[in-house]
Amino acid sequence: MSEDRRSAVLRAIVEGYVATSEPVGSKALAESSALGVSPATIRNDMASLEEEGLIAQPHTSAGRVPTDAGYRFFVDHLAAAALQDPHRRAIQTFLSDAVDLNDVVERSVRLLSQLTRQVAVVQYPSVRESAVRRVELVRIGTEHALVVVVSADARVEQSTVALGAAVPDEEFERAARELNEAAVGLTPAPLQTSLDAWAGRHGQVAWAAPVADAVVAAARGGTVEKVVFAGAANLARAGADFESDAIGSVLDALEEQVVLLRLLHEMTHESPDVSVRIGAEMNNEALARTSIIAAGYGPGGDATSLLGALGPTRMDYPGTMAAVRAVARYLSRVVENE
Amino acid sequence: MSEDRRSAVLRAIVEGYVATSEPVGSKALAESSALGVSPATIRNDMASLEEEGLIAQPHTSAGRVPTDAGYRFFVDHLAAAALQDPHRRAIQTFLSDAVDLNDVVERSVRLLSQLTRQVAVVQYPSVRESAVRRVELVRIGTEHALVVVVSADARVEQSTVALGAAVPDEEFERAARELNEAAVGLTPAPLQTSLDAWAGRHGQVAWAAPVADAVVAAARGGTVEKVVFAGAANLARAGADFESDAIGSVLDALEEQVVLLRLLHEMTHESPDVSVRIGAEMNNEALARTSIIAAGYGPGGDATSLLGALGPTRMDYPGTMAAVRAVARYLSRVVENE
DNA sequence: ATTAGCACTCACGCTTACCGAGTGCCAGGA
DNA sequence: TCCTGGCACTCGGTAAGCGTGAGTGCTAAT
Repeated sequence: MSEDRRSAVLRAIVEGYVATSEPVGSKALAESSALGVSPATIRNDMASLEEEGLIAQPHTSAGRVPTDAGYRFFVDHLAAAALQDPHRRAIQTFLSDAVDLNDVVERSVRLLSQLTRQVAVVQYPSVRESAVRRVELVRIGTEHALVVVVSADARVEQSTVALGAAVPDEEFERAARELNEAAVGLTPAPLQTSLDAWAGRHGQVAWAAPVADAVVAAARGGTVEKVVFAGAANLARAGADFESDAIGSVLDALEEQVVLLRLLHEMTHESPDVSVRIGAEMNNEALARTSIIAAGYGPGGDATSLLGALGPTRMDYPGTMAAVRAVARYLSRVVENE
Repeated sequence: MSEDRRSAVLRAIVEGYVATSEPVGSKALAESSALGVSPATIRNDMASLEEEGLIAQPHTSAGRVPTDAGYRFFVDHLAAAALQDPHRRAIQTFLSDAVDLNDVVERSVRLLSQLTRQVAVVQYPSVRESAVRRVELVRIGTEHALVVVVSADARVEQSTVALGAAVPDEEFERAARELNEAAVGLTPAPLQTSLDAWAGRHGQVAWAAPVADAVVAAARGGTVEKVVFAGAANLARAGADFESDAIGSVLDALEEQVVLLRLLHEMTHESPDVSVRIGAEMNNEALARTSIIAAGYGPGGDATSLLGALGPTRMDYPGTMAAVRAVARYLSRVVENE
């Protein structure tokens, strides 16, 4: 019983099941796939594959279905697919004429969800460091201020800080002016010291420190991690793979950004390339019947942000992996040039 | 055959069907509701209600179910519900400690989706007019510029304009300085004329006009209308009301912001209070089995923006209407104070 | 190690039958 | 004129019975 034929059988089972969504039996497999052996032989192989926990049968007189472990083996050892050419072109045209950062992210999710026919997830790029171009302080009510930082690389970050007390107008204006003098043109590292000094000079006013912190944080990059998704409809269309109740749970998990972000983080730390979580590996009740394929992206080859595709465990792994990888690469390049 | 008893029967049918999701029959209705008449009488009333097209029976030997027209009558003449007290408190606590505009909107959708157990939709407030506080021009690449406008009421708007050609640095800087001089402190009306004049003085450079337009547009209010939604999971949970395929179409329609926005607009022009679209009234294939309840909100009582809840036609209209109305009112107040 | 043969299992689809909720209609009563 | 009790009728839903066929595991032969 040769090792590679067993692999071939597993591969055929995975591919067959993914394609038809029906358990695949020994006979059909012997005919369709070019293994050149009889059904009986395949049955023997199946028996050992089942013993190893890679496949299972839903009920006695049905064909075999891959288990989570089976998909895992498939992904680790058997999956390989080139990106389809029309897809490559689609990525080019879709992303090339995006202008603004929001636009890029927005287009990316949509694109990825269309390419994979899954739910696509894209985290906003946690931007690289760059110099401050202008800081704007705007009052909100009496005790809050809006801090707007425009950076040299055309980002606009805003955040709100509590002043702690009412601040006289002229004091506020003067602080804003001096803050600009102290901040403009600096990258985060010197900015930190410069603003610490500034806050020190304004030691008498309690709100100087929080404002300084806000400016530095804004210059450093995004304040909150945020992730957008698209293509939720694809989940519903996967119909047979979920009972309709389960779809609800999955959607809940998606709206609960926290879960997703934690998961994505864990994943990109595991592998520099695309990485895959299958079914139970999600460690999440609601997502136990789904898989996610994720990749990091970012300027200069360091994967600072994340994107991915999520769908039923019965998904086209090679194709999805190729699409995710391609979009991640292309997005890296776009982010770099911005 | 008294007119008001027939209404009572319709009301009972609607309420019963909404509660149980099963067609309601004459017998059950005679027992549960306090009409004090026999099943036979109710059957007569049902017959005329059916003739008027307000109710229908799914098949011969089943109870009755409201039609779209039936729900419409119910909503127009029979619905009345006070906001539940715990709900009122929830609104207070949920929205009161929001700080930032994004935060407010985000909290609102979540809140509304929880209160109504439907998909909640909230449009970003199209802000009122206010004076320009500062205009920032930032280059992107060689032929684009980012226009950032900070307004006196603490909004930050950004948009990108094409310059049409490479612009020398010093020309760019000078334009930015003069642009600020021409714009700062002005509300949109005078801003328009001031910037037209400015663009005129810079008539020789082709990009002055588009930049001026961008600034005015930014000062006028949001550039793009944007709507966020939450609680998509509630759709899936409504299970029996949709075949799982239809859920997909609805989700698609939701991600397609355009459809939703047009719909919401039409609605708030119809009525100053909450307004309701039921089933076929949506004029949209994908949403034919859903209803939406929407209300406008905005500062000073003028409903400049929209929010609503969308769910299956078989929904709790009075409760949802109350929740939508309450959130809209409260949100108006919050927006006003910002 | 592979294969052919064979007995066995069991989900699925089809038909049949039954039940009961719900109806429409009619005739009698307030 | 309006309401009610009675009655025959319809028909969806469920359960039971049955045949079919795909798929299996095992054994013996190659």
